[in-house]
Amino acid sequence: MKKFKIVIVDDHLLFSNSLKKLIESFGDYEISKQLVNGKDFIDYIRSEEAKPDLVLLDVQMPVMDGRETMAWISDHLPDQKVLILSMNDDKSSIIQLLKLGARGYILKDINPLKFKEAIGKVIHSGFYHSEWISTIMFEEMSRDSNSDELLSDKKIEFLNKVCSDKTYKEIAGEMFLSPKTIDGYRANLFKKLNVKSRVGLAMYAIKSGLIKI
Amino acid sequence: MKKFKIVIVDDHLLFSNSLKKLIESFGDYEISKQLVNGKDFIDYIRSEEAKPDLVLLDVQMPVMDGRETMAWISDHLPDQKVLILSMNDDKSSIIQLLKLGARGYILKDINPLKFKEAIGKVIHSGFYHSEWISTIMFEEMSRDSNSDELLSDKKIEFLNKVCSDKTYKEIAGEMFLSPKTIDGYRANLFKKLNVKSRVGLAMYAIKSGLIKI
DNA sequence: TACTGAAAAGGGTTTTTTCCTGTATTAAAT
DNA sequence: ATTTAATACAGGAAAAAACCCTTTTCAGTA
Repeated sequence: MKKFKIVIVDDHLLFSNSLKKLIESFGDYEISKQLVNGKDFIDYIRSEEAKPDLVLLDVQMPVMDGRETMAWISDHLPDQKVLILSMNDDKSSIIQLLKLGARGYILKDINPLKFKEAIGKVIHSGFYHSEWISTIMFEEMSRDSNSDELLSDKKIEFLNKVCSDKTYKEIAGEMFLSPKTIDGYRANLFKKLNVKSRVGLAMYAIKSGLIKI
Repeated sequence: MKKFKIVIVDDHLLFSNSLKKLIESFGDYEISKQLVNGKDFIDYIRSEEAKPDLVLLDVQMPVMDGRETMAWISDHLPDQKVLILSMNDDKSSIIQLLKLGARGYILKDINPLKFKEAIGKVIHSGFYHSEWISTIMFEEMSRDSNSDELLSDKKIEFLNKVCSDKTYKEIAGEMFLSPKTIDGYRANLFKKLNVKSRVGLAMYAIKSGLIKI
């Protein structure tokens, strides 16, 4: 019987290789390739005619992270099944990736049995949603769908600079904008992300994985 | 031939279980127990007469993290061999744990062969220091040993509160100290950690693993 | 005992952040 | 064609953060 092909994209080699052992011990699957970031994954997938049955995608990675990679997959391989492997359970990050077409989102502290179930579900039924993911999706749906627009590139750039020693005036200079415009970004994000200070903003940016440190 | 006993302390069950498979594939070792935080580890080790040959200890964990756990081990089981498994390569975090008696410090993006070598070295030679760790230790030694005092509990508590929406006045209230004292902590830490703003402080605290988010 | 160093606190000032309320421009939606 | 929405920007003011420099207290120790 032919085994299902799985590709792992994760920069933590120890985790990636360990996970390979675990998955192989399940019996039905084989790890056809391991990559350390989205860039390598794209290079690999372009050079292969046989697509994997499942991609296990880490969120936090250097060079090209899970979100960017998922966006590329969504554009170029919309039918590719992808299961997100993440360390944090931040809502907006989850929503973002699911909107980009990820078939499931699991935390790294999941137990191996559940994990095996998740892989099977995605490969055979097309998706896997744990109870808490369903809850989060439901909450998201039943909200007054305003906060679901993702942040613009400029705001992401701003958020990155917020997480530093720079003053707003310096940030404005670097972004070729008026300090008053920057103040507008700030106020806008405070409201949208429900925080009351620059530190709160920085914490949100990090927790949500919107910016990498 | 009797196998060496290894205990894994890591809250990411998927990683922990995968790692178990990897280590068992090496042949010489067996995983005698897996725990998800320092608290559970202590409970376990107290109930066992046979100590493990090696403890693989994660740094970032809920309830009781790697630093706290290492401190306990240092007090109660000074001869216990511990290999730190971390995600970040922050200097002060490394120095801290090595001072507490950890026998090695490896990053989770290590490749499995190196990892196998590290385990072997710690069990048979008592320690494992990769080249870059040695470099860091050397730099640390050759510094004008002033900044090596670890931060006090009060300062750690303060750092935790810095990473929030709270104002310094509110922080002072929560810590039953005068805002002026808090201002002193702030100035002190700015100098010691070489930052110029509260955000910089928060970023440092997170990067170094001093506080968990 | 007198000295030293760290923690806690206060007075006062400057800079930065935060919060208002507005306006002009442009692009998209109705 | 007109409303709506997002972006870029301003003036002004209050709050918070950051930076001075000084004092008290207290524990360890030379």
